Amino acid sequence: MSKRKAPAEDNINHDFCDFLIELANYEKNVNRNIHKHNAYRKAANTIAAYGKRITSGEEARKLEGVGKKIAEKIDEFIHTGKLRKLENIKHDDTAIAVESLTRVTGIGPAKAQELFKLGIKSTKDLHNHKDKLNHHQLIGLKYLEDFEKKIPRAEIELIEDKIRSNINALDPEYLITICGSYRRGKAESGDIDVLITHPNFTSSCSEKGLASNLLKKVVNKLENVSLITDTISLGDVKFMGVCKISEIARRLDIRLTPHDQYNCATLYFTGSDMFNKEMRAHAIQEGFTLNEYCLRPLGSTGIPGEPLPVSSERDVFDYINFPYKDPCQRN
DNA sequence: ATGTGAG
DNA sequence: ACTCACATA
Repeated sequence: MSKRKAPAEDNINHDFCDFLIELANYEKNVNRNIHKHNAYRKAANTIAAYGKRITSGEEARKLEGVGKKIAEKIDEFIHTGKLRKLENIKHDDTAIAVESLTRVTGIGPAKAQELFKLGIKSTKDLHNHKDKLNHHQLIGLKYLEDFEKKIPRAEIELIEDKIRSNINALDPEYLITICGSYRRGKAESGDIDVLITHPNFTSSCSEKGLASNLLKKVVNKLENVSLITDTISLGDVKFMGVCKISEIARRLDIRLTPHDQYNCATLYFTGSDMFNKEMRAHAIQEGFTLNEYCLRPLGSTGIPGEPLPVSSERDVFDYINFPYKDPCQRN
């Protein structure tokens, strides 16, 4: 924790980076130009890492990834406090349509473009063109408003009880953890992210390509008790779908992870994202590599060794000499 | 196989 | 950044 580069919060050129990121997203989502997208992001990153306040386009121009065009934009922003290009985008037909259509889960920038070309410009229009949507997108449209509502903690507690009792009735050897912001103690969450494992399912099983029906059995059970109302997708290890206990439908994800990788998985899926980044960076400092599956030592060559045995989240903190934080402290 | 999308 | 599930080719 000694030396570290400036995190976003104390980035002195914050405002420049913000508009560059906005332009980057516009290029990716509306113009579908990944190269321009990457160019804007690269510029934003080098500017964020630059220690001093930028006072002219000319000064910015010296930085890697900043060319003539971006330098001009920096000058315009310095002089007028805004960008005409960005203002225009706010009134741009395509941009508005893409923003509306991508509210539907399963519709990304590519599908939004396709729909726009057919004259479908908003989620409202979609109701007349359901034949253009796949199963995932139809569910997204059906529950559009519901999925944008936050889930109160008390409701997730009820859902957790129902999941636990039903899975337990199926087989008491399952382990169950609801991760995400709920586990971090938040008062409300965007969705419900459930991790399960079972002693019969280990990493050697999945390495050998041995499928397991452990997840499908769980999903089946939760459908039978009418907790799960829809399935978006269901594979051997990942379920994405919908559950309902109140009047409001909720996004529910369930993933089955190998028993020996369970603690690394709960650590990873509990987040927050910033906490994960910090922890993985610390792991590297200490000569380890950490991901959602395992913790491995890095040899002098930098090649990861065999996964270390992990029997709790705390083990991971201890190995990499990182002060333990309980889930509520990981925000 | 490749692209899309989600997380 | 990386992986899973899916829908196409």
